[in-house]
Amino acid sequence: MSELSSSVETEGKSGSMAQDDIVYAHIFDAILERRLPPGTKLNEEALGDIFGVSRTIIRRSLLRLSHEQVVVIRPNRGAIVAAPSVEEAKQVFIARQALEAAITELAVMNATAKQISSLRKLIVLENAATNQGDLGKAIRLSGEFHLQLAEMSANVPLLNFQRSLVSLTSLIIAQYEVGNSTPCVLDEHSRLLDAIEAKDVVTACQLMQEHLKHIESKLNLDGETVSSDLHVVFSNVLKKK
Amino acid sequence: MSELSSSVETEGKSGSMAQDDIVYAHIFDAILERRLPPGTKLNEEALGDIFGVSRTIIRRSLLRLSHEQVVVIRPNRGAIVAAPSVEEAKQVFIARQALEAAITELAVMNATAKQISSLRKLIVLENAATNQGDLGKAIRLSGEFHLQLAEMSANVPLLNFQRSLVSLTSLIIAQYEVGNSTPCVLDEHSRLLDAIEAKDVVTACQLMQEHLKHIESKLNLDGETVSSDLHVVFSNVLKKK
DNA sequence: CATATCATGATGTTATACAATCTATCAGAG
DNA sequence: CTCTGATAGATTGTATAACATCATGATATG
Repeated sequence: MSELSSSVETEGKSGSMAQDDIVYAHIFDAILERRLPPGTKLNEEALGDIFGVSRTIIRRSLLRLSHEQVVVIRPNRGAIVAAPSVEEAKQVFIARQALEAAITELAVMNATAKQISSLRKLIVLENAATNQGDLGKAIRLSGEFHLQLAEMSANVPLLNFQRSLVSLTSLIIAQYEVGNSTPCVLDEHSRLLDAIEAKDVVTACQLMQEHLKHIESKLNLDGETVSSDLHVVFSNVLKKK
Repeated sequence: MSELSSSVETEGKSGSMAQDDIVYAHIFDAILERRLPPGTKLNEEALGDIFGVSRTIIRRSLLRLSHEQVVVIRPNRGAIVAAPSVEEAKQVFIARQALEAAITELAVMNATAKQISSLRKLIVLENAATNQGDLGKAIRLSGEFHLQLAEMSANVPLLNFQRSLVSLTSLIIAQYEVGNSTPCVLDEHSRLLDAIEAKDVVTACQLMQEHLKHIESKLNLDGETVSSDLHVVFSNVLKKK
């Protein structure tokens, strides 16, 4: 439970993580790995007990998560894990297309050898997770790839936005993935990185665009635009009856 | 003090603004209109007294502002109004170029007559503020223009990012504007809106790009890239000696 | 004059309390 | 038996007090 949900401890730079950030990271990871599925109620007191902190800290973490749209806070009714609607999902992909294009371009210009090597290692981990059938971990690592790409852009605002969009994408994939999603994504990341290393902007941007389109196409975002969120959110809970 | 800093009350939709949001909006407006210049310390207890709320609320508002990068919270040292460095300023403009391009494209596709008419009125207000020499108000209204443009894009994530970037841009202008900034921006907004109304994507995107370049060119972002943040922050205070 | 020490003030966090609101249970009406 | 409404319990929103921690500025010391 500790080495697997690694992004919590792999926060890098010294041990300067306040308990604040620790709680945030744990909840965040749990959401991205779908241990907390979309729609899950996040009780403040319960979380406080679990992490051994007061409601104050929990509340701050939830607020931060809600700023990133990963959690939705409903006045007087508490926080739940976000459950993006089909419409919202489409908007996220549109936003990502725009953002990733800019990021890719900047990454080609600014990428260092060290960063590229780090990304190659990440791809290996990602493939391993996929082959082991740990889809939750695979999704998170895939997101990590796009985040590190954003870091290469050397642009703080873009990195922040990317963080939010990547999180949302993970949630969306969790909700709308169709059955046996074979992540053919594998060598797409690899080829993209090749183009970036070769400083081939045009190819890189094109690969990124196709990559995103590919991810979106594997989802079921066309069907029941009619059904409200509830049906999607609780489809996994109401299988009985 | 009440009708001028209008965005606080002009929050639209019913009176569902918690005191939480009220405090947030007041601080936000004060920052964007430069009544709280970059670098200003934001004392929690003092703010609590001013707004008649507890530290709890103030803290939440500051946290939210810090998520939008408008305020910087330094651990154990409190919150200050953000004072973007030259490097950060450049990154903001790069991010805006990317984001506004996407927004403009979407706006051309989705703009309604009502929205365009609303924007025209906004331009009138903006010009009025400029002619009256109320630069703070002019900056805020100009930001409002770009925000409503983002609303026309009908894309929630992009709108959120835009909100953060517009705020930061206002701060940057406040910090780095050179002397007598004649906002030649005036008819640029107008012409941009014309292109959007005419559904001329190419022209609209081009105008937007030039517009942003124009704004950036009016700032002093070339000089002392060497100097740390402090020199920039207090350049207006230390003119003597 | 420089450095070390200490007092003051501000922040970070917890705990507690209570009003407002939501949720769920249950009884009674139809 | 189902639906409706009332009531009790749980949860959230806010305030307040308390305290540990850290930062800053003043004072004292070498």
